[in-house]
Amino acid sequence: MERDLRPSKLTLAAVAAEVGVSAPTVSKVVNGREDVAEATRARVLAALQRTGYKSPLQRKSIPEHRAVEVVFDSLNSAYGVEVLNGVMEHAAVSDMEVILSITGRQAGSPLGPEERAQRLIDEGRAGMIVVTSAFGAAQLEAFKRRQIPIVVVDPLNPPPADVFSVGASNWAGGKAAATHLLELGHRRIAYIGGPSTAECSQARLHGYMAALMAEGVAVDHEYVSDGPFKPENGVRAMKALLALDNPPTAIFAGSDSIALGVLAEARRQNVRIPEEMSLVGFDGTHQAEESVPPLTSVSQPLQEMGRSALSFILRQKNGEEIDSRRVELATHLVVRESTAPPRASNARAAAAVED
Amino acid sequence: MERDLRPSKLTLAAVAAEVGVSAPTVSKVVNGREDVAEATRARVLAALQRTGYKSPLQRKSIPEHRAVEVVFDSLNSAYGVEVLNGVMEHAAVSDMEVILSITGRQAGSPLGPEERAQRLIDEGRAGMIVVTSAFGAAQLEAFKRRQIPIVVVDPLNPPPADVFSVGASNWAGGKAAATHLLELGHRRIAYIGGPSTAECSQARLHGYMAALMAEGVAVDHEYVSDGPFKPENGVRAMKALLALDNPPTAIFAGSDSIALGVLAEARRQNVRIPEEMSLVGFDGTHQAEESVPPLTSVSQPLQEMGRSALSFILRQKNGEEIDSRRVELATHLVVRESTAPPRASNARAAAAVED
DNA sequence: CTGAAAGCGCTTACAG
DNA sequence: CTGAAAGCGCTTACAG
Repeated sequence: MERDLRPSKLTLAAVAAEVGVSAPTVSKVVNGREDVAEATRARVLAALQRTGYKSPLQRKSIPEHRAVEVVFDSLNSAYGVEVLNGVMEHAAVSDMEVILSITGRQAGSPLGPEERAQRLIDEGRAGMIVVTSAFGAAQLEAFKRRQIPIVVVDPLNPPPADVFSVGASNWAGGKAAATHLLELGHRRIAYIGGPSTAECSQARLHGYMAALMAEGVAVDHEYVSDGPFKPENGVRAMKALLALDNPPTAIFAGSDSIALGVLAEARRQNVRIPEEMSLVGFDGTHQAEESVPPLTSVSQPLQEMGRSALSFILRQKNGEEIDSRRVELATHLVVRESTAPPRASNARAAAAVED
Repeated sequence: MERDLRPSKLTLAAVAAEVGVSAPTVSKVVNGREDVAEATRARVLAALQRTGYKSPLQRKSIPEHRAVEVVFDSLNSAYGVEVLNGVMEHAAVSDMEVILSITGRQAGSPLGPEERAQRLIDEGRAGMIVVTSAFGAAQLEAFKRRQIPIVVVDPLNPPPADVFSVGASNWAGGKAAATHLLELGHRRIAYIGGPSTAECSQARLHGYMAALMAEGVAVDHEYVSDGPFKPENGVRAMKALLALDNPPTAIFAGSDSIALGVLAEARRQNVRIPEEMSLVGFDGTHQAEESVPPLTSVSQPLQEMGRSALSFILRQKNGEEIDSRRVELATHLVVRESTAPPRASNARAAAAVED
């Protein structure tokens, strides 16, 4: 009796035969087990993809990848809400549902990487958008092994090279902010950064430094500090800057919420903005627009970043060839009312320029 | 060898043993085959029910009713984000998932009431939390007919009597705000309300009026206006109030975002807050805390409202007897830096009068 | 209508 | 890291 070489039934064993491995090996790959050589895993994954094999569960399960999960550290930052808005907008267009998840808020037993990844599969998610630094390499690895499309938005720590990510041109933004202040005539410009370990904060700092250096302005280390992306950090840094013998005439804050802290401390010390101190923020959230005075800020296309993240997921899911694993969207400076030329009569500023 | 009568693994075979039939017979019942005697089927069904047997597929597929849908008009208000935070918190505790939905953003064909309700059932949602006024009686009716638990949060329009709702003590909050201003010595107190049709805004207005009347202060109609819960409304009203022959010395704004508009216009016209004008907001969002100056505001327990809404859903789902269809949580006044006694010689008001 | 027997497809445990 | 063998839980085919 002739053996049918192209099995009509697409079983796990059939895939195994096709690849030339045993059924258990394919089973391991399908279930994301770790004890499979990378080369073997790759060949099996290719065959699974090519044949379109679905486990009995996948064949029967109802939810057909119509939902993405979005994970945030918290929803207390305007930043996160804007990104979420972008995701929601694209979800509406592409008829997807959005499941919201906040890290550190899991019930009783916090899920480990493997469980979390497995749950995502079991519940038929199309993928996951990560807007948190709480996901380490182990977590990302578990997703990758199970072929769950995943996109990291503006990662605080650089993600593994093969993980998709969406960000903004932080370096160019930092440069634009400092250039704006230089063009207004400022020379003593401080930078209040976010966490020194955060890629985005580093890039902003270096953009700022590049602008100063291009103008031949030395970077004064007393003018540069870092800390969390929070108002308290702005308050702290502003206090320190105002206590200097030769305080700056302008401040570039690494985020709008840091800038808000600067604003509050300026008011407490009766330093008028922009008359006595210019201030530029970063992010371009609504907060910047609505503050008093409205904040000049480097706007990140946060909604666009959210949209791109979901679009990335959808393209991965559809098996599209994706040339670049990183999308970097443009930032642009929005000039509002918190920046002005340094006062001519600002004796200390004048002295500094004349040096 | 003794047979274990209480099998540790709840397999189909175990159920078969319990009933005293073979595994194939139970299999047939589970799969709805016809070739089973009615009496046998009944006994098997009873055992399935009693033991709670689930097929491997059922065990793995999405646990039914593990997700609630939350619907917002938009995510652009701090108000909505706070409520969402509360929902998320309770969801984590009760191991539910949250599906986020923004009205007016549905794909191509906007769903009608019936389709929307049916879809919710088809996708196995536990219920829906509505934080939008976009759901009319028809929509609520469609949900009710299908017995989908639904809760309306702080409805702008009073919902049908039999719909569950969660709100805050708006009247008491309005009274507290006005009383605070009266106690500081103000007598000319304006109210800038939200939409006149909104229940919550009306309640705040009447609380304000009650406080004034209790002190024997007449309500000046020139001092009362309404509009949307947006900064623009605050700007508009503030302009009008400052143009009066006898402007107020204090303003009670119907929401923090209205108050933010007042603040911006005050700054533009060089009216210092609180020195020349006291200002009280409503909502107690982060915006109020972070504004310059920090805003005295009537705080609503927005997170608590979110938590309560989900709790309501869960109780309905569990078939609990619920005595009250309305939960009203307490508001409380948080005094910050935007209120102060009126100046003994209110120079500016005097000047305005003298013009 | 019932169930012993065979079978199916996947997974597990473990020897190499 | 791999896969032969055993096992698991369910289903199918069919004799009675």
